[in-house]
Amino acid sequence: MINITFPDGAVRSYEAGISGLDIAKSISEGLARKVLAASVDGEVWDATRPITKDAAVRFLTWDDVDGKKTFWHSSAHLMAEAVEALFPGVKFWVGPATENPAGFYYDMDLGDRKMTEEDLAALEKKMNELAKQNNAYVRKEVSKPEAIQYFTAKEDPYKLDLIGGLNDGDITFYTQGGFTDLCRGPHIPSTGLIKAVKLTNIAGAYWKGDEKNKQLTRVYGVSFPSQKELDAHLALLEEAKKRDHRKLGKELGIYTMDDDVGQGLIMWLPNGTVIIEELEKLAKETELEAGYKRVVTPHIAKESMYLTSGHLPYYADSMYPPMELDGEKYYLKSMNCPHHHKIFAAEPKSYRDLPFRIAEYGTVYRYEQSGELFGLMRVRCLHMNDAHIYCTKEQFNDEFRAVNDMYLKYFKIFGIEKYVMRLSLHSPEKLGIKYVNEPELWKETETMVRNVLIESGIPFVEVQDEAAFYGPKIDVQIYSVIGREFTLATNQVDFSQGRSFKLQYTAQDNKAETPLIIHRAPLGTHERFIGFLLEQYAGRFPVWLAPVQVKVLPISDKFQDYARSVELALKKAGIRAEVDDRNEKIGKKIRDTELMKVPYMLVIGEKEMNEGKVAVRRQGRGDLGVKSLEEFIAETAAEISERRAE
RNA sequence: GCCGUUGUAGCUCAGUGGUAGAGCACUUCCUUGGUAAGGAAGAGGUCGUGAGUUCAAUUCUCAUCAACGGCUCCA
Repeated sequence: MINITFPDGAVRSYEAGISGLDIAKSISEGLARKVLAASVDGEVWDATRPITKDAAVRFLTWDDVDGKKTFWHSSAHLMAEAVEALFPGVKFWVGPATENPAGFYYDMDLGDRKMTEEDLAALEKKMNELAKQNNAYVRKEVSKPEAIQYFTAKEDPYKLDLIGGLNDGDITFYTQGGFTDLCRGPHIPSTGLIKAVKLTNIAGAYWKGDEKNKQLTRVYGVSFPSQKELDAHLALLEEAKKRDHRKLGKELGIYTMDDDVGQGLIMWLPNGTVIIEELEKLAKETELEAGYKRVVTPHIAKESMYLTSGHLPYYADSMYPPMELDGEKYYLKSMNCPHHHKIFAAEPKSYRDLPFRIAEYGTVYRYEQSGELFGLMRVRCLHMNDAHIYCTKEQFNDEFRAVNDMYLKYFKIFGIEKYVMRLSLHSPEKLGIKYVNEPELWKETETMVRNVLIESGIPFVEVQDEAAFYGPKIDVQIYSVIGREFTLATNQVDFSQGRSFKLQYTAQDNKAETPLIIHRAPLGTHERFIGFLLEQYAGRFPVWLAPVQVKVLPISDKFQDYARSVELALKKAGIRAEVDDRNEKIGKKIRDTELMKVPYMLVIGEKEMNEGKVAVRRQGRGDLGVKSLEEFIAETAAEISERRAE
C-alpha cells in the first residue's frame, strides 16, 4: 500500500501501482471524467500512469494551466495521427502546446507534398473521427537502441535527432490508435476527451529555429473539451480583431502607408500627430523634471562613426545602405546613441558634470526584414523616446532606478498593467560573436541591474541571450491583441561604447575615467507606443490624448452660430473642438461621433442657445445632462491637464 | 529573407473567359430634424503591376510589388 496526500492535506492509502485516474474514480466519477493529468509530487504525469510509492497528488483539469497544456499537447498528437492518415510518409519534428496563442502546433516534413489551407478542413474531420474512437494514450518506456531501431525503420531523421540528445532510460513512446510518437508526455487519458478542434493556420518554420536549416511545415490549431468552448474562443478572437491597431488606426484616421513611399514607412495623419505631440509634451515635462537636457542631432552620419560605435559589424544588414558622396559613405542613423556620445565628447567633462543626461525624440531608420513589418509595431522609420545618461559607477544604481521609476510613472498614467519586466542577459557562449567580449563586465553589470530590480521590488523574469551587444537591459514586454510579443520600453546598461568613443571625465582624483552609459526609452517609439495604446484603449483614448476632444453638434443649422461660439470658447481654453455642421439629423451626428470615439459631444439646440448652456454627452456612456459652458470648460480643462485616465 | 494566403470604388466586400456590382463614405437637391443611420438623384474602378496563353483575360499561367498568418531577426 502507498499513502497519497491530497492538496487539502488529507492522506489516503491505495494499492501500489494505482493510477491518478483510478484514485479520482475512487473519489467521484464526476471528478474522474474531468481529470486530464495528475500532478505527482509536483511533476505533471499521465493520469493513467501507475503511482508506485507515497506521493502528493493533485488532479489537473481544464481549469489548470498544466491541464490545458496536456490537453493541447495530446491534441497535437491527434492531429499528427490525422496528418499521417492523409499525408502518408510525413515525418514529424515536435508538437508542443502553446499558451500565446492558446493551442498547439506540430512541425512536420511533408517531403515533396504541400499542404494548403484547403487541407485543414479534411484534417479536422479526420481528427474528429479519430477522437470519437476514444483511443487511450499509452505510455511505453523504451531503451535507446529500441527507439533508434524504430525510427531508423521509419527513416525518420528528425526523431532520430531528438533521440540522439536523450539518455537511455529517459525515452518514452506514446501510442494512440495507430499512431506512435517519441514523446516525453504527459498526455490526457484518451482522445475522446477532445470534443472540438480548429486548425487555424499553416506556416513555415525553420527546423530547430535556424534559418540555415530546412523549413518545415507548421500547422497551428486549438482544441477544447466542448464545442461551446471552442465557439466562445473563436468569438473572443473576433472581438480581439476589432481592437487591432491596424484596423483602428485606419478607422480613426491615425496613420497611413503608401506603396510609393515604401514598406514600413508610416505617415501620421492629423489625428495621429495630435497623439504624438501629446506624448512628446508628457515626455519633455517628465524629462525636464528629472534633470535631462534636450538635444537635436542629424538623421545621417558617416560610416566611421558606426565603426567606432561597433554597430556596423552587428547591424549593417538592417541599416539602409549608405549613400556615397565625395568618397565618404553616409548612413541613415538607426540609433541615436553615437550622435549623443559625440555631444558628450564635445566639451570636457568633470565628475561634477555627471550624471549627464541628454534626451531627444530621435528619428531612426532600420531596414527591418520585410516579413517582420507589422502595422505600427514594427516599422522602418521610428521616433524614439531616447535619452542617454552618462554617469559614474557609484551613480549608476540611483540613475538606473530613476529610469525604472519613470516607467512606472508612465504606466500609471496610461493604465498599463499587463506587461512583463524582462531582465535581458547575454549568453556566455556568444561572447565575441553577438556580445562584446568582456565576461567580467557582463557579470558585474548584470548583477547591478538585477539588484536594482530587486531593490525596487518589481517582479521580473530573467531571459538569456536577449541583451544588447554592449550590455544587459531591462525590457518591458507587452502583447498585441493578436498575441504577438513586443518590447515596449527598454532600459539598458552600456559598458562598452564609452570606451569605443573614448568618452572621459575627470574624476575627483584628477584621473580620466570612462563613464557608464544608460540607454533608455520608457515610451519606446511613437510608432509602437501609439500602436499599443490604440489596442489598450480600443481606440477610446482618454481625453488628454484624444485627437478631437469635443464635438459640438448643433440640432439644426439655426444653431450653427452658437455652435461656432462654443467651439471658439473651447479652443481658447486649449480644448480640441470641432463643429459637425453637416446637414444631418442629431441622431446621425451622434452616431458618427460615437464611432469616431470622440470623448465629449455637446448637443446644441434652442434651449442651450437661449441659456448659454451645453447638453453634454460622453462617448460610450450617453447623455450626462445640461450644464453651463463655463462649467464644462473648467471641468474638461482640468481633466486634460491632469491627464486623467477616464 | 523564408513558408503559406490574399490583392475588385476612399472603406468593407460580392462577382464573371465576352472589357464590373452592393452597402457605407463623397457631390447636389429636398428636409431644419432633441441623444447611435431622414429621403432622392449623381459621380466614382484601365479589377495591384508587367508579361504569357486565347478570337477575347479582371477571371487561366508565370513574374513582380504590397498586405496578411507564421518562422527567422529586432541596437
